[in-house]
Amino acid sequence: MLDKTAQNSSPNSLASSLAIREFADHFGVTPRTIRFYEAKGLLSPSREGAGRVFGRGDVVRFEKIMRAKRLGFTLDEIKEVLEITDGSIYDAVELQRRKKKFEAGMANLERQREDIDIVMRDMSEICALIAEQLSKTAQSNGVSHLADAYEAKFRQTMDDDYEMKDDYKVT
Amino acid sequence: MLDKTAQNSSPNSLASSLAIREFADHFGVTPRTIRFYEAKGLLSPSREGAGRVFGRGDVVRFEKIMRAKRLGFTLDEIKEVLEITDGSIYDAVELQRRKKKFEAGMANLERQREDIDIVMRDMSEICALIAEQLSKTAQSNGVSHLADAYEAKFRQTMDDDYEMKDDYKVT
DNA sequence: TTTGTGGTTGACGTTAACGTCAACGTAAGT
DNA sequence: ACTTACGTTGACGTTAACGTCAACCACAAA
Repeated sequence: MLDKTAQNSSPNSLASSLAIREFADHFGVTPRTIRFYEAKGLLSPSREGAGRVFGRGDVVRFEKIMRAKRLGFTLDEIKEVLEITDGSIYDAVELQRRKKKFEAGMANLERQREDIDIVMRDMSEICALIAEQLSKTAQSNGVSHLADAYEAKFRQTMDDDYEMKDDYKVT
Repeated sequence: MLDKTAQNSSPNSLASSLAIREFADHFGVTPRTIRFYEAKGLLSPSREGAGRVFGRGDVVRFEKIMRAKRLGFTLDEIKEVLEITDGSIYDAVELQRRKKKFEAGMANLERQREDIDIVMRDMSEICALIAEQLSKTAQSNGVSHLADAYEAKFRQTMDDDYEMKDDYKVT
């Protein structure tokens, strides 16, 4: 509805401003989600009468928001970050507080990366076992207990993981 | 309560079996959470009368569960995985279905890793800016708008990111 | 015997992040 | 003038993952 007939100045067929539906579709969410985020103070698109109009800045902003959300940050946490880069925080004490949270958050991301490595390995191994099982089943129709295969293959690994936890005290 | 006085066979002071409180504390969760997970079918500790008794297997299992949870998997998703390695799935069609989900999940983890890289960069940069701002404020008490600094430093980067999205179509 | 201490099972409350629905406005096409 | 498409603001419903609370049992120390 916005800039539909008008030629867009941008070389790529990218509208300079988007209606809520286009904006939402672009990110694979619903308009409801967008309104919700605005109500929360995470977005503040300009208005054209009652309607919302989303520009480049909103797109960039929402990309960051989605990225953080995929990593498990809550909307409130994301808001705290945005408030900083928006420059709405002037209190030094509050800035310190948020910096602490930043550092904690980054430490979490580091751990998360390790978690990903571990889970990826696990999953691909399990995936291989499934494939193996599937081919067997297809050939012989014999149910050769997948759990047993898993056990046999990973019992040692599991024990190793387990023993690495130094004496039950480490979280 | 379990094995409190008895000498443990394990060389490290690790109890071979744990009561629910010890088990929960070890993972930094509440007993309620543990019971909830059992009700969901994710854990099945042995019983001693009415009381739950958690062994090594339960610890290993719950470690995996927590790891997956930290990465954003839902309990139902985790359960689907555990059911496979438990060998409770015999249907080939169902196995195929779950293998698909596995592959999708792994692709997600890959993207998540990229997200982490990006967010980590963003956060450490913002963190540096906060530090800078804090030192300024401490010295001059002059409020030199953090948002401006952020804008100046990253406007170009943001635009680059934005243009990389090939023609608004890529999710 | 009372008083903890630590466990049990319901049952209901809570929070985040939306979904869904109703009632309404508005601008465009026929 | 009517319909269709798209937008708006409430208001209430929903789901996951627990928290909280009540009422109970079992065992050990004082």
